[in-house]
Amino acid sequence: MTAGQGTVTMGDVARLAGVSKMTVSNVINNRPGVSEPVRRRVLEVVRESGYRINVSARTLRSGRTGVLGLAVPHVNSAYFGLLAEHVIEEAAGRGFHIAIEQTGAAAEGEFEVIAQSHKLQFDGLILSASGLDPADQRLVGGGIPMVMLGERDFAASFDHVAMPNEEGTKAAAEHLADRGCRRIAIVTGALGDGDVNVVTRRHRGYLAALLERGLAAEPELLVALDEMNARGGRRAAHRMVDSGLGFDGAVAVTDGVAQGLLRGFADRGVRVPDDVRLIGFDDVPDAEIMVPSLSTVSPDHRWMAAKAVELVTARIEDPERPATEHTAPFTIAERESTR
Amino acid sequence: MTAGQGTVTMGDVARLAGVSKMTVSNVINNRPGVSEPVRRRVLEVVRESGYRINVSARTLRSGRTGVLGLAVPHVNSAYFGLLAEHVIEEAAGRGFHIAIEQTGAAAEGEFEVIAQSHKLQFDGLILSASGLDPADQRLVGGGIPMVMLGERDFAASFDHVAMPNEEGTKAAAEHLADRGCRRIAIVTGALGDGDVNVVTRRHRGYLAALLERGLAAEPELLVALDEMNARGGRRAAHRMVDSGLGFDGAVAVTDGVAQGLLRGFADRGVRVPDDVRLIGFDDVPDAEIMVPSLSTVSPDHRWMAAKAVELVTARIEDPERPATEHTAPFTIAERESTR
DNA sequence: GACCGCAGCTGTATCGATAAAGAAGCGGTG
DNA sequence: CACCGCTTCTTTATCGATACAGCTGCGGTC
Repeated sequence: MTAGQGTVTMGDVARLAGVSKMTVSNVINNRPGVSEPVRRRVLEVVRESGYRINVSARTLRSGRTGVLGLAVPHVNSAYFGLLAEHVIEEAAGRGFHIAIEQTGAAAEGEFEVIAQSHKLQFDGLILSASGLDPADQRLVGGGIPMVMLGERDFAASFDHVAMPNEEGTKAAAEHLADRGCRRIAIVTGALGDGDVNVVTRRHRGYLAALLERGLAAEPELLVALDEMNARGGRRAAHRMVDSGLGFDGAVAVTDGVAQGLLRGFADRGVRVPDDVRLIGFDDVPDAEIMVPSLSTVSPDHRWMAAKAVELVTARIEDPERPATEHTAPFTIAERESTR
Repeated sequence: MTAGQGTVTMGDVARLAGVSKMTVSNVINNRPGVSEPVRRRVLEVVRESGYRINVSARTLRSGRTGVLGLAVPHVNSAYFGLLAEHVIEEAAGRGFHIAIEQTGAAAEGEFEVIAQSHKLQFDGLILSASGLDPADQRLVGGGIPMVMLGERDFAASFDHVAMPNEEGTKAAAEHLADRGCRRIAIVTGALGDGDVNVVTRRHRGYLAALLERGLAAEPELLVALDEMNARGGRRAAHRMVDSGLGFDGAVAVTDGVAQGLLRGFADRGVRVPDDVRLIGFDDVPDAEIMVPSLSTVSPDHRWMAAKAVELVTARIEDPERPATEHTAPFTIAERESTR
């Protein structure tokens, strides 16, 4: 059978098996009230005829698709690739399919996905928000079960799985201090960036660590990125070295940025960890492979994925349940860059 | 309006606007034959009522969803992330949405996606196949417009956008020879791997280059990976050094493997490019950022994405058109690892 | 023997949109 | 004035599956 015409419908199966459509439906969906001989006969015909259920029709009637949307800033990013892989697995365990969408890390893109998620027939949406303003009215209009992933400050209105932004960065900076660093820089997005929440939270954790270790938080040690990725990190490293900024440790806001810093330091002959110790955030798979391998804050990605999927499915079941917030556990992965 | 009950249908809009459903449908779909005042009135009501079209109903009637599936081995992979980003853009330009699926780089996963693509309502499928046997009968049953991406040997039966596997690797090996390398290793998957076609094709290109440059193809210079990724590459590098294999250049089957080799050489104190020159294949974004930056075969990813999308859409329009095959253009990106 | 309960199956309306054919209004024409 | 062609809008019949009420046959009960 080729494509096109030859679509076998449930009615055809019913006719061929000598039963009603409803009986076929009951067999297909494993519902009780069908005798064994009839069930067998129907399944036989289904196989022979090559019948495949029409999902549009089913969805039109039942209202469920079994597809969850996962909206990430960029599919082309180690961190989100990793996350996606875990979410796909977790969702499969609960009988859901994941469709990945890209928002472009902009509030506009995120609203677009929310608005389109009904068009794409999602039963629920896991949104790895970055540009979103939690107060934006457009968030309310969605009317689709939704979980925020990796951001904070949505607690009141949405289910939310947060990264340990503050705690993680605090531990990272303390880790550097424990290795003997005294002038620790933080390389992060500028405020007003798309990733305001992540940026400010992580900065706050850094400050808390300095305070606790009795180190001064000098303003020039806050290095602002022009672009929050490896390219931006590389340029930042050049500026840090060229401007004569004295520092013996650096906390990077993400592993991607840290990778850029490594590259930028290499460009200028600054050795890691001999001259400068460096720590990142995320623990992407590459961190282990980089030269030198990258110490980093390692949130439990699987835990986050599992929690997110658990929360959406729970909300699909009961749209009225109160929103909850959860922060992922983390460890510090110590590697060559801080040894 | 919250979730749940308050679903506004096209009929409601029609009633509120004092026109028929069909007129609303015509307005929604920008079809001609609606006067300006009526059009405005309908759009007004659509806005006020918060009406959103029910895609299942539309799909049930029209048979089109506007969604293309993109099936890749792993979403958690720099190369496929990059590819996906381009495909998403190209598809958007033609009014299609992309849903990304993961096959797990196994033939089973790939069939699963093909089989499920009707369930997920894809109008067409772009399949980045790796484990698939082109002769497998199950391929025929799909009945969905499909394009193979990155593999070869499907010419007869499917539209196909190929990587310049043979040509690219040949150029890569020649590039090393031109830089003075005399004992060039190739690090690649074992035959019988999931990626047989890629592996054999790239190996063939390597052999052709050696032949052309009058270099001997010694068997021990073929290094087989136990895993075709960075981890496997790292282990391979260790073996290459520890076993006393003499070599002054290496062609890696992918950039991911090359990254692992870089790491593995660093572990053993082998310097790139001073002691060994290294070249990869794919030109993932990381290649520029690695330390040292990685020379690599750079296929035109945008071109591939554009071609793939063009081919599926063409096949959706005309399922009977003959299958065609296209090979992506490429350049050699020269960076530090071969300088 | 009339009646009940129940498992197993059927008939029909319905989900929300769209395609195709048909009606209504209107200026122009012989 | 009957008729035409055109635009604008309406009507009716689906698309394929599912929910629900209803029908049937049959063993059991008083």
